[in-house]
Amino acid sequence: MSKFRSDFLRTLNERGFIHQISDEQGLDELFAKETVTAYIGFDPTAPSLHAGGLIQIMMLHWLQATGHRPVSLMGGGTGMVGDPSFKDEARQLMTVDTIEANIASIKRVFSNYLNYGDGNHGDSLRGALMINNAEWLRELNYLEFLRDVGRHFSVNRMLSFDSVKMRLEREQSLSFLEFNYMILQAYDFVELNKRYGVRLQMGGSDQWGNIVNGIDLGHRMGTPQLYALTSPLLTTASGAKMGKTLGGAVWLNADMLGPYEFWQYWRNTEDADVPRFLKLYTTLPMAEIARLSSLGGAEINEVKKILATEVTAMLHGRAAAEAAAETARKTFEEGGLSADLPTVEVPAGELEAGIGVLAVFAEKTGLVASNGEARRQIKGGGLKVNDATVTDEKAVLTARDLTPEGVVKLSLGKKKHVLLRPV
RNA sequence: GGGGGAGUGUCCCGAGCGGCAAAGGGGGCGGACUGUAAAUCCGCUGGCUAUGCCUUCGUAGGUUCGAGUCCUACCUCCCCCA
Repeated sequence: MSKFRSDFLRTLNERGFIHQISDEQGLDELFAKETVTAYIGFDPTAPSLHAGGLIQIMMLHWLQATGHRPVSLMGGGTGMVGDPSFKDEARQLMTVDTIEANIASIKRVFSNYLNYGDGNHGDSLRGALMINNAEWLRELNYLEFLRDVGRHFSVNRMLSFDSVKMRLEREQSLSFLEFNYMILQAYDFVELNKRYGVRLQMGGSDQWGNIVNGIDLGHRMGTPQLYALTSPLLTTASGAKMGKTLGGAVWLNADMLGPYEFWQYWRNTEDADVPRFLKLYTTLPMAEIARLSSLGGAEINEVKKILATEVTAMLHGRAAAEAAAETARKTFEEGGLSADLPTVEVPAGELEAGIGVLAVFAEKTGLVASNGEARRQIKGGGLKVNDATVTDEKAVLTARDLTPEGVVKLSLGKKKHVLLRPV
């Protein structure tokens, strides 16, 4: 029933990664015939990618798993400009230092999903590549670039793209700097083809315009036929943007979001999203996913745990994933406490002297943003100490509140728990 | 260069006759119901050493007992004319 011959496209298709392809047949044939090098660009706007970017990483993963060569392109050059696509205002400009630091930090995640072969620049056809477009973009000569590349672009046409229309229609300014972003991205595609034989660029559906621009530029500059493949825009079943929850973004870097919290994010998936997420974010065989997806009712909770553990295992390793699952089991199913919950340390003397509840929740653990917020949560019955609801905002915690394990368990709502440990 | 319009609670949108901690949404957080789900209902959604004090409506001044609201200059953006 699959319309694709190549392993790669068939896999992507059945797992729901495909939103749009520029030339389905041509690309399918290419994949069936030879080892293809394809890339996805990542902008270094933060020190870590978040869950929203995971789908792109998974596409690269499958690319390699089906025998092709993935390239992750870091936007060290384009990051200096900022992609205006579908944004309603300009981003803050980042300094070169910030960009470089972000790239260094983002890079750490990729090796969990891709095999880079021998060196950091594994040039074997099997090894994934990590490339920074600053390599060629930063040394461009403006006039030469305008004459060689700029002449191929029609402003009339660029203005017609949906990605910039929103800006224009909302009467927000679109600076010339940002307007150039799509030209640089198009140029990247062509440059990657020349340097590494890249034939395909993938990305989120919001990147379609930018990618197609690269294909056009390739035509004009004499590259072989290039291709575009985009993934659907990620929202949860109830329409929320992917990758944000429980107070903040779902970062992939462990130093920004621990495995336990990452696991929790997936555990809390909405019922309606479970089958889709299993296909997109795990590497479980399709038959197994079909079986899991047929479960309903209470059983779906077990499936969610499998989902959470699988996704976490890919990112943080199997051991960390299972530890997270175990921590969750103890915390939620036994109502007990696990030493692996996120922990905050306080000097033992301070606890001896007594710490006000407000200070504990707001300043020590940061579970709530301010004393005022803590007060409100107490009124609403949202704060707990050792599973007992806090009713008095003047209450003081002392060494007597320590559990037999030598900690104090602090909770906000039913899901967020932090341990306070004297040292 | 000339003329007209806009900037509001630092998540977003958005009302706001000179008495305003500032309507209403969305989002977020908490509670109830559940299955750590969704839907629904309820509460909260500037800070603090708290019956009071402080900081907020593009920026800086001014008028006034009192300014988001009036005046001046500046900044940013949009539209029309050149």
